[in-house]
Amino acid sequence: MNIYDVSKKAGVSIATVSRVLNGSPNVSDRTRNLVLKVMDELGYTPNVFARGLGLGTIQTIGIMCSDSSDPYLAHAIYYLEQGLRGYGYDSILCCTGNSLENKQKYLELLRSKKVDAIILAGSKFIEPKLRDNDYITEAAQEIPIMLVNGFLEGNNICCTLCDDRSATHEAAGKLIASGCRSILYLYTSRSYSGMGKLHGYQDALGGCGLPVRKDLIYQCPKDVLAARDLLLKLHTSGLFFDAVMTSDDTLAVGAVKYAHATRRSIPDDLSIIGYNNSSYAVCTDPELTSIDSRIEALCATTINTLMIVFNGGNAPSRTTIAADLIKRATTKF
Amino acid sequence: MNIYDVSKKAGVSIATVSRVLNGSPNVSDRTRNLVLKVMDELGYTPNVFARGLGLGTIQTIGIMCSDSSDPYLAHAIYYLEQGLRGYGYDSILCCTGNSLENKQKYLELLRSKKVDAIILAGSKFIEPKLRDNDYITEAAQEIPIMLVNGFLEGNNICCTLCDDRSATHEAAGKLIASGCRSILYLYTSRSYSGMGKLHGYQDALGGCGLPVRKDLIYQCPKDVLAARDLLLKLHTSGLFFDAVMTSDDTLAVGAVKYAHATRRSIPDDLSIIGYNNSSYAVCTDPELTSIDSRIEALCATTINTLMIVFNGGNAPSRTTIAADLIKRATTKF
DNA sequence: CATTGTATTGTAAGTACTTACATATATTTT
DNA sequence: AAAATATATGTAAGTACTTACAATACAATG
Repeated sequence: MNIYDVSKKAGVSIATVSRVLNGSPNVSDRTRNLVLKVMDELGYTPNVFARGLGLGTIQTIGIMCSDSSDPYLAHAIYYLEQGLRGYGYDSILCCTGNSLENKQKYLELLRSKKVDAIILAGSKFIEPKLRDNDYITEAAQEIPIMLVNGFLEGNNICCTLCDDRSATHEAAGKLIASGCRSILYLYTSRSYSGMGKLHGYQDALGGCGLPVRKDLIYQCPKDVLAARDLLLKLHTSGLFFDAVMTSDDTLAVGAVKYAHATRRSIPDDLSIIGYNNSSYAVCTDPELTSIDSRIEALCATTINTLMIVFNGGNAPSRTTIAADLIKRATTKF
Repeated sequence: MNIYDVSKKAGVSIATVSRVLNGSPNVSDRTRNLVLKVMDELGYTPNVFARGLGLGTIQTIGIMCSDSSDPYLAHAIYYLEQGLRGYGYDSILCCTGNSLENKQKYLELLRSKKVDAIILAGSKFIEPKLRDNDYITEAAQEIPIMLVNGFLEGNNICCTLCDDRSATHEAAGKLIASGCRSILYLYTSRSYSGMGKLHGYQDALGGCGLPVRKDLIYQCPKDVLAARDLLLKLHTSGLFFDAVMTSDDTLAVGAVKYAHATRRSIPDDLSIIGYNNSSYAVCTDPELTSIDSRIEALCATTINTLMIVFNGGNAPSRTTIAADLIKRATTKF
C-alpha cells in the first residue's frame, strides 16, 4: 500500500498524490478531494521513512532532560509533549541522568535521528564549565536548540527562563518585612537557575542592609529527609535562624519536618518558603508558601519560540517570564 | 555523505558497507575493520530514514500513558526509557490525557511511525468497557503491545502486573490484627489495578469474618485536598473509622491532613496505609506506611518480555510481581 | 587437477516518498 | 482569435539505505 496504489485508483500521478499529502496549493479542489477520498477508502498512511528520506526531516522534536521522574521535569515533559503535539510534532525523550557523557551521546543520537529541533529541559542541563557545553553550541550550528529554564549563549540557541532572581528577591524581602532577620538558604545545585535564586536572596538582604552570612547558606541533596537532617544538625550545633528559603519544595518539606521534630511553630517561630509550587506544597501542615516557576508558561513560550524559528522568523534568543509567589501558611505575610 | 562515499573510499561495494553496518557475519575481518576505519575517518552516520525504508522498522518504541507528570507514570517512563535505551531503543512518548479518542489517535500515529512495539503504561489505559479496547487488540495483530500494570487479553499482548490484590489483602489483614475494625477504603479509579486493590481489601475483611461495608468505601479524585475534605465530610456526618487504606499515596497524605485537622492521633487513634510508596510517603509527619508497587521491577520485566518477543521466543502473556509493604509510622504494626 | 563446497563480495532491484522541470490545460489580455 | 499568462498535472531523477541473487575467490576433497 503506497502512493502508487492511491495514484492508480484516483487516476492521477504520484506527484499529485504527494502534493495533496503535503498540502501544496497547486492542486485543484476537485483533484484534492478525489485523492483524499481514495486515501480514505484505501486506509492509506504515508510511510514516514520514505517521507523523511525525501524531506530530510520529520515532524519530531528531541527532548532531553536529566531525569523524567523528577516532578518538575515530569511536568515540563508533559507540557512540552502536549504543546508540540498541538503543532503536529512528536517527542522523543532522552534522560541523561545528568552525566556529561550521556548528554553528548544522546544529543548526537538525536541528531542522527534527524529530529527537527532539540529541547533541553532543566537548568541542570548546562554544565558549570562553559567549555563543557561546546558540544551543544556546535550542534546548534545544524539544528535549533531550545533551553527550558537554562541559559547558554550561542547562535541558534534560544533560552526561556524564569526570573528566579527577582522572585527570591521579592520573597526574601517580604520575609524580612515580616520580621525575619536570620534567613537560612538551602539550594540543591549551582545551576544557572539555582544561582539566580541564590542571588535574589542575597539582593534582598543587601537591599535591606542585612549581611549575607555564609553560615546561613547551604547546599543539600534534593531530598526531604536530607534537608530535615541538615537543619536538625545545624539546629543542634546552635545556629539560629527564623526562616528557611529553599530552591525546591522538596527541601522546604524537609524544613517543615525539621520544625515538627523540634516543636518550632510555623510560621510564628519559623517561616518557610519553597520553590516550584509543586504538589508537595500542599502535603504538609501547614501548607507551604512557594514560588511558582510557571513551568507551563515556560514550556508554552519555548514552543512558541521554536515555531518562530521553524518559520524563519527571528526568534528572541532569550525570553524571561516572571515567577509567582503563592502565599500559603508557612509565612506570616 | 552516504554509503557510497564510504564504499568508494574503502574500495568495496555499498553492499559490503551495508553488511558492516548491520553486523552481518559474511564479511571478512579485514574488510570489516577497513570499512569501520573509513566510517570513523569520514564521521559517517547512516541515515535513519533510508535505513527504516529498507528495514521497514526502526529502533524505536512508542510509550503511551495518560499523563507523564503523574509521579507514578513519571517513574514508569523513566525506567522504561532507561531500560529500552540499554537495548539500543529510543522512546517516543504520547500522553493521552486519558481520552479514548486520543488513545486511538496516538496509537494509530505510533503505528504509522513504524515503531517496533508499543508500551501502554498505567492501568488507566484500559477502558472499563472491554469493547472500547478493541482498537488495541486490533493493533496487536501487527505490532507487539505491552501493558505495564494493566490487563487486557489478546494475541500479541503481554501484561506485566503487580499483585495488588494480595498486597492490600495482606496489609488490611495486618491492620485488622492490630485492632482496626472499621477500615475506610479510598480509591481513585475503577481500573484493573484499582479494582484488584479493592478486592484485596475485601478479601481480608471476609477472611477475618468482618462485613464489607459499602459506607466505608469511597471513590475520590487523586488529590491531597480532595481526600482530606472527603474524610472531613464523612467525619462530620458521624461516620466512624479507625483506619484508612488508599489506592494511592496522594489520598493517604490527605488522610494524614484530615487527622491533623481533627486532632486524631496517628497511629493510635487512626491508622493509614498508602499505595505506591512514592516520594509523598516521607513528606508527612508521621511518615506513611505504604505498599510499594515496584514500578522499577515492573518496567524491567516488561522490557525483558519485549525482548523475548523481538527474538521470537514465546513470551508470557502475563507476568505478576509481588508488591512490598513498607512499614513506616502511620500503622501500629 | 578437476570438482565441489564455502566464504566473501558485487550487482541491481527494491523501499516509498519529494520535487525540479516539462508539459498540458485553462484563463486572461490584446 | 492569437498570444501571453496562470494554473494544474505528469515525468523522472533524486533521497540513502537493504538484500536476494549472482559472481568470484579460495580451500578442501576425490
